[in-house]
Amino acid sequence: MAQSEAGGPRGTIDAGRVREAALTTFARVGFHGSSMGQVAALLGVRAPSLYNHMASKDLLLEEIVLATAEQVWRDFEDAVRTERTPERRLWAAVRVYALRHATHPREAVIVNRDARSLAPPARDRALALLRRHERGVRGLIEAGVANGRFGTEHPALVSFGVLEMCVSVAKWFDGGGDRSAAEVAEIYADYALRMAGARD
Amino acid sequence: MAQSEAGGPRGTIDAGRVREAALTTFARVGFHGSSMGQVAALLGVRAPSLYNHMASKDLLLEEIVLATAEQVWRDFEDAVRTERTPERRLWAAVRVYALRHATHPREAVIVNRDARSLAPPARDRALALLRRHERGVRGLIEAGVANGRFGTEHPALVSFGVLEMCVSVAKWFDGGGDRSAAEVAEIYADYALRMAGARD
DNA sequence: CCTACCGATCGGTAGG
DNA sequence: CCTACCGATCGGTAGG
Repeated sequence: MAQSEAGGPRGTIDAGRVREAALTTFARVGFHGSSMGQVAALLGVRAPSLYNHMASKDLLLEEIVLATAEQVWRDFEDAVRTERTPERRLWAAVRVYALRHATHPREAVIVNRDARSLAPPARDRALALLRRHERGVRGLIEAGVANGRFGTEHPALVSFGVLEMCVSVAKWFDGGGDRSAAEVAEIYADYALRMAGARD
Repeated sequence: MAQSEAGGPRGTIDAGRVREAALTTFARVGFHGSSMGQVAALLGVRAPSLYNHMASKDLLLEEIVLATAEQVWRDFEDAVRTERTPERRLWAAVRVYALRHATHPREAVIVNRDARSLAPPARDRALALLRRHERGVRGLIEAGVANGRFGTEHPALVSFGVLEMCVSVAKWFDGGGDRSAAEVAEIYADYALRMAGARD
């Protein structure tokens, strides 16, 4: 057929590959700017064929955003559980958050831009998870202030600024560059401590 | 023309009010997620009426994004011109950038989310201005490293992180809160110096 | 300012 | 997997 040339690899299509193509398309032009035809084109098929592997465009976004938001929260819990002081916990929490933006940039861009486009139940759950994450980070900063290790007078400004700083990684980090994702993540974790006014 | 007199229940509609309504709508649900009907509804009219005051939805976005990007660059130039050292210039440049995000949050959100949706000529110009701004900020950091005032080994990571940190202000700053836009902007300018490794 | 309407495009279904 | 097609919605125009 004449249309099998446009897309990517011709292998078997399944839910995972549809999700993969949606990640790329949604990240590039946004959820509302993407058509299912564009997603299908990445796989070398026509739009209706996608519906053998997924329920709806809305549900595709929902799965991407919720899975990502849940992973962000789990990463945070792991970082806090692994470390013992507010200072080390903040460093670990920011490191893992920045790292995720380097290793999963499409998911990060989509959550940031399109989470509010979800239908209310999923939207509420996603925003609650992200809010919980922000409050968790802020709580670590407040704990560090309480025990005298952090000097900041503005824990909320620090946490908002730190988290958004990590978002930048998803926009410019290139795995092929000369710095690894792990190195970038540690550098940004260091910045978080400086912003919190960590005393040496 | 002939219709601008009648004492209707609503004020007169002009290009400025259309732009104002578009700013609110685009910022809330994104350019591709907004319909001209939603913009019109904010003004209490029907969608076709808007076209007496504007050319197209695309041009509306173009004007918003280009005007904002140009102002960002002018603010930067003014900050650099006013100050004499890399350290003071960086502080002033970040302060004014953060301030703009506090005072013009809708424009900032739209530029961040939808600049890439512009048609190529306008898109190229907008992205060039923003890239120029980022390179300007990075240049100040490099200048401070060169004269020994900044200790960072990663000027690009600092500039990307600092600029994105300022973007956070557009998302949470509330003029009615207890901190003024100017105070928030100065706090974030301080963080920029810390991230750059300013020596005291 | 409005209603009526245009062509285009969208998400999704039917049926093979 | 495809083509054919559905109803809905969109940006924008015509005409008053």
